[in-house]
Amino acid sequence: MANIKKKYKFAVIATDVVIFTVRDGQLQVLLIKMQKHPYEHYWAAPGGLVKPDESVDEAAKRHLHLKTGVKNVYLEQLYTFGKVSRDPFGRVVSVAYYALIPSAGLQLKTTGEYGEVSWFPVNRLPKLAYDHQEIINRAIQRLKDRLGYSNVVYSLMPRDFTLSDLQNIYEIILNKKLDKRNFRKKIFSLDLVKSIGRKRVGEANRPAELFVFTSRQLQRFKIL
Amino acid sequence: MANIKKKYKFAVIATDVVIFTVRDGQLQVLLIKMQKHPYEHYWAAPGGLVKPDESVDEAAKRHLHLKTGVKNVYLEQLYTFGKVSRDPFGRVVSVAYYALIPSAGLQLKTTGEYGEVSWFPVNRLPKLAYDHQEIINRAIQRLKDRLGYSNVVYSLMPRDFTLSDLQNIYEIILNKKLDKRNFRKKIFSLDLVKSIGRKRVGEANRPAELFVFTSRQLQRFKIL
DNA sequence: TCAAAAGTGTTCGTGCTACACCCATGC
DNA sequence: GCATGGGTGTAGCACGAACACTTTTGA
Repeated sequence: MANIKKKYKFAVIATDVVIFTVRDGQLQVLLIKMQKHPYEHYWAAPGGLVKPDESVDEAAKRHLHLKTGVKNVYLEQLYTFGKVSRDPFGRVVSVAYYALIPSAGLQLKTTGEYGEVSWFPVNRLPKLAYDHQEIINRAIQRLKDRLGYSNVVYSLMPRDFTLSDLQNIYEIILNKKLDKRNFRKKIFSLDLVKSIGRKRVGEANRPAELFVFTSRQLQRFKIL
Repeated sequence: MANIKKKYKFAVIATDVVIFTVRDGQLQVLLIKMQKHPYEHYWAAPGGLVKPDESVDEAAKRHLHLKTGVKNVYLEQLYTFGKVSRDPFGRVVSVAYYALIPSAGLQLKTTGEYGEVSWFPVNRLPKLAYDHQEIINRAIQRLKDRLGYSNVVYSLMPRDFTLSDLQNIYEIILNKKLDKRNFRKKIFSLDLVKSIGRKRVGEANRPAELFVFTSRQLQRFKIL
C-alpha cells in the first residue's frame, strides 16, 4: 500500500456513479462485484480514474454508459470524497455522481471483463467497498431532497404513466404514504403533466388515464 | 502548456476557497492577485494543490488559514470543477469550497510571498483567472440558498448583535428589503437568538437590544 | 357481484404578507 | 425639539393537511 501511494506525486482523480432505478416497488442501486484484495466479495458503485483528456463529467458518463448501456439520462454531481485513506490502492479522490434511470426495458452489461453486476434494493445493500456506503447514503439523501424541490422524477418514469404510477415512485423513494387527492391537486396545479387522452386498459379495475410530462428539462420548485 | 500537461499521468487535485464576508454594507470576496502568465493582472480565489498526505477538506482549511489567519469558521464544499482545459498549466481538477467569516477585527495576510490580497464586493469583481467567475457565481447562489434554509448566518455575525444587524446581513446578501416586523417574528418563533439583557448605547437613536445565537451549530429549517 | 384501483371537493388551521405609529436616545 | 433608527400587532389570504365515497373495469 505504502509503495503504491508513492506512484503518484499528487492525489489523482476518480469518479464513482451511484445509479438508481425503481424496480419491483423498491429503490435500487447498481453495484459491481469487486475482485481485488482487500475487497473481494465486496460490492461497489461503478467508477474509475478520470482520463487526462476527458472532463470529470465525461468520465462519469462513460462509466455510466459502460455498465448500463444508457445515455442521456439524468446525471448530477453529488459530492467529492477526499479523505487520505479512502482507497487502499493509493491517494485517490473521488468525485461522486448519481444517475436516475427508468427501469423499463433495462438491460445490464453483466457479461465481459468486469465481473458481476447487479441491482440491490437500497435497504438491503451488501458489504460495500471503500467509502461507498457513505457515498450511497448521501446520494439517497440528495435524491429525496430533489424529489421535493424539482421535477427530476421524470427521469425515473417511462414516457407515459398514470398518476398512481407517479405517486408510487414518490412513496417508494420517500418511504412514506402520500394523500392521493392532495398529490393530484399539486401535480395538476404545477402543470407538471398532461393527459394523452388514452387509458391503460386490461387490468382488473377501472382504467387509469395516461399522462406524459409537459417538460423533461430539470425545473425547480417546491412539490412536497 | 502541452509539455506541462505531460508531467501528470492523471488529473491532479487542487482546491479553491471562496471566502465571503460582509463589510461596508456589501457582500465581499477575498481575492489574490495572480503573477504568472497568462493571468498576470487577473485575480483569483485562494487555492492550490492538495498534498498527498492531507484530505481535500484539510487542504481547503489550510489555504483559508494561510490567507486570512482564521480557523474554525464555516467552510462547506461547494462543487468540483473538472473541465479538461480549465487550467492552462495542466490537467487540474478543483474542488471548490466557500467560507464565511465575520468582518469584525479581520486582518489579512497581505504581506509575504503571495502577492497582493484584497476584498472585492461581489458586484464589482475584477477580471478573474481560470473559471473562478463561475465558481464564485455558484458560491453566491449556494450562500443565498443556505440563508433561506439554515442558520448559517451566525458565521457572518459577531458574538452579539442587534436584530437590525442581522436583518441587514440578510438584505445585503439576498439583495432585497425584508419586512422588519415579519423578520423579527420569524427569528423569534424559531428561537434562533436570545437576548443578553444589554443594549447597544452611544448612538443617536433609541438603543437596540443585543442578542446572541442560541446555537452556533449548523441547523436546517426554512427561514425565508 | 365482487375485488381492486381510479377518480373527485371541502373544511380547517397554519403561516406568510402587508401595513403605520410610538419610543428612546444624541445632538 | 428634531432626526434617527428601535420596537410593536392585526387582518386577510394562500396553501397544506385531513378526510370518504362513487366509478369503472376484469374475473
